[in-house]
Amino acid sequence: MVTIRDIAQAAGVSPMTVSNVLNKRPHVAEATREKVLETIDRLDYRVNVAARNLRRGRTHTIGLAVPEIDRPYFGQLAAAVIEEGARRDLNVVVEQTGRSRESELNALAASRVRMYDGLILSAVGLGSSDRDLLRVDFPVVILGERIFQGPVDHVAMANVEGSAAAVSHLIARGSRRIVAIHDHFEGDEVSVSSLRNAGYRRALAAHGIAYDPSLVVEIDEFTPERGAEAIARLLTQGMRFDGVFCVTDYVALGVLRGLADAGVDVPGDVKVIGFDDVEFSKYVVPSLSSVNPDHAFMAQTAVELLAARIESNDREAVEIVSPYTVVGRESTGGRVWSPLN
Amino acid sequence: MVTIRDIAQAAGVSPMTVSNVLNKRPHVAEATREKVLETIDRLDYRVNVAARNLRRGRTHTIGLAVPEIDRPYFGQLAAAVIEEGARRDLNVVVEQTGRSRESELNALAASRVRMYDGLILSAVGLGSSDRDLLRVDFPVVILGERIFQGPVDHVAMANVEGSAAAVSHLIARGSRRIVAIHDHFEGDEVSVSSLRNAGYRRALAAHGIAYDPSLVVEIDEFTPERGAEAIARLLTQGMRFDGVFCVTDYVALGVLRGLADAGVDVPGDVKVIGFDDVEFSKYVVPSLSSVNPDHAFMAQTAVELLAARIESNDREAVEIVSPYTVVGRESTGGRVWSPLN
DNA sequence: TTGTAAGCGTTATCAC
DNA sequence: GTGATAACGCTTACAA
Repeated sequence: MVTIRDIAQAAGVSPMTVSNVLNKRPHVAEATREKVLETIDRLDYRVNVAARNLRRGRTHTIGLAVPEIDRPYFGQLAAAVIEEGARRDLNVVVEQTGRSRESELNALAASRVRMYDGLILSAVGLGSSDRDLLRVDFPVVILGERIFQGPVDHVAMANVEGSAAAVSHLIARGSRRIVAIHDHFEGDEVSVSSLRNAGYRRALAAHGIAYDPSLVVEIDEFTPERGAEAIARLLTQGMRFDGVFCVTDYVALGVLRGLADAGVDVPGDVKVIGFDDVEFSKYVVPSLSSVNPDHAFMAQTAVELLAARIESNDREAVEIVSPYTVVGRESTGGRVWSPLN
Repeated sequence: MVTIRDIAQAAGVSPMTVSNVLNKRPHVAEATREKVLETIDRLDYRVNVAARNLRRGRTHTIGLAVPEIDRPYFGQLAAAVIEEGARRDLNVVVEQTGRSRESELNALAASRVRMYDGLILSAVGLGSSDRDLLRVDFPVVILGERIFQGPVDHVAMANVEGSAAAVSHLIARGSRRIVAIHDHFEGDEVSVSSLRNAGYRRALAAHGIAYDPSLVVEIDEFTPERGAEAIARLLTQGMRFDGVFCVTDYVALGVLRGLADAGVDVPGDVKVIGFDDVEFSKYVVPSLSSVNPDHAFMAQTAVELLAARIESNDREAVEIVSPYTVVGRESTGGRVWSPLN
């Protein structure tokens, strides 16, 4: 392995001068600089990042912990985080927590042990009762859900407002008996589903529609499969409904499938809206209405907050809520997307 | 920052003993071990990974370079690679190359500079003419396409065979005028599209169907949007066809959309098959037939080869081809998927 | 079973 | 403008 000393020796200078050239520091004579660069090139030298990291006390690497990178929403989020990281010269190590509380805590604990300068944690398993566990002496940004008024920076979605807007959109399009598909949540526990359900209730109330608990369906995983099963179950039970609000687009994909299987026309008989506005939603048939939480904004803000926190830790924790928009498509009777316009 | 020396001092032992405890080495008296562990716990010590990396000459981190992590296929691949890496105590840094040849070469060059023990490169932009550039002195595994008979380990898809099987499947279901949607490729250049087109031609030939170049459509990006546009263009031109073979499922998603927009019945009027068998294909309406290249096998094999290559570099380069299966669904008149069975 | 010494490759400091 | 020295925190080799 070629080291900085080899270069120094071959170029007839000191290691320090080589280092100065490598780090583009001023006060290096042009002739020296060129000689060193030429030698570096000739001997095919590469800096040893481990040594540099040790000396500098920075790894220029951040962790990104998501439940599963192969779910469309987290894929899009990761893409944006990696891109923003690259812009700031930060490598991104992706960890998968499988949406369990334990592995999220684990990611948090391990990241200090590991090589990261900081961690972006897309938490879905952690609840507000875990708030104190976040009081870590390590740069962390929580991403995604408005779960914590914790001691740590937080980029949140407007879950309540976005969901209320989605349900209002259904109501405006004529739905009155609206099914909500969530995962399980306990009364006061703050979670994605509890927040989105709060938005659902708020929209119903605002339009004078009574809340009917039998229309709220629980699934145990945010997958299309569970969405399709939930719909099949409702239809088998003979439940009447004319709208469906799904906790995520991925679940909505299965809901559309389940409705199609049963010969239910969307949006004629039932209107459907999701949350996240992932890429495929624009193309499925019928195209899926959704709430767009501005992934790029969230990713950029998260990386920015983390980078700042890495620089200095003397700032109060902030919470930034991403803007959202409701995107109406065919599944709520919206305009047809066409490849030709 | 608490170091191994602080622990040693506080526990009244030498740094070496602490290190031995940390690395679970034998020949440490139980009493000593416990005293050290207690001190580590009390002072909240964490190993400095940068120092360990420097000393050991290993980072336990590998790079994974994919075009875009938010495309379903690469998301699934990355998920499997990260999972397999975790099993072997390897962190995975994800880089996005945006499918350009330059950034793929760049990932290759940078990985030596960086902190990785090795690199898994999901190459789509590199061609066989770049083969010599892969002759790097660094553990690399190429993943995905059978582009190189190069000097480097390679986990490939059965592109030709898989595509031929897909097209044969269309033919068996009654298609005769089969559109193929690819991206641009030059005569002999080996690329995803050229290989999959070779499979297309092989299947036609095997069934005595003449190859009609006007049925082969080029798109410039593997996105649903381009797929939908391509179909819209064909229909506008009055082109007659009864089958579509798409280079990827993601493109096929747009093709289904384009056909639906034009009121073409799938599979009644036109049958459609994709490649990759990504997660959403099972749920779209109609569900999408595809070629499943066993993502898990590919990811596991790639990590395994890379891990072995990191251990010792004295093995010949191998090429391993992933098994594949054709999955028939509604888009080729196959069985209807239902959430209830 | 435990400790000592040396060094991994880089860079901060300060002297020249 | 350049270089000697020491140190970042850990582990290998060897001595006790």
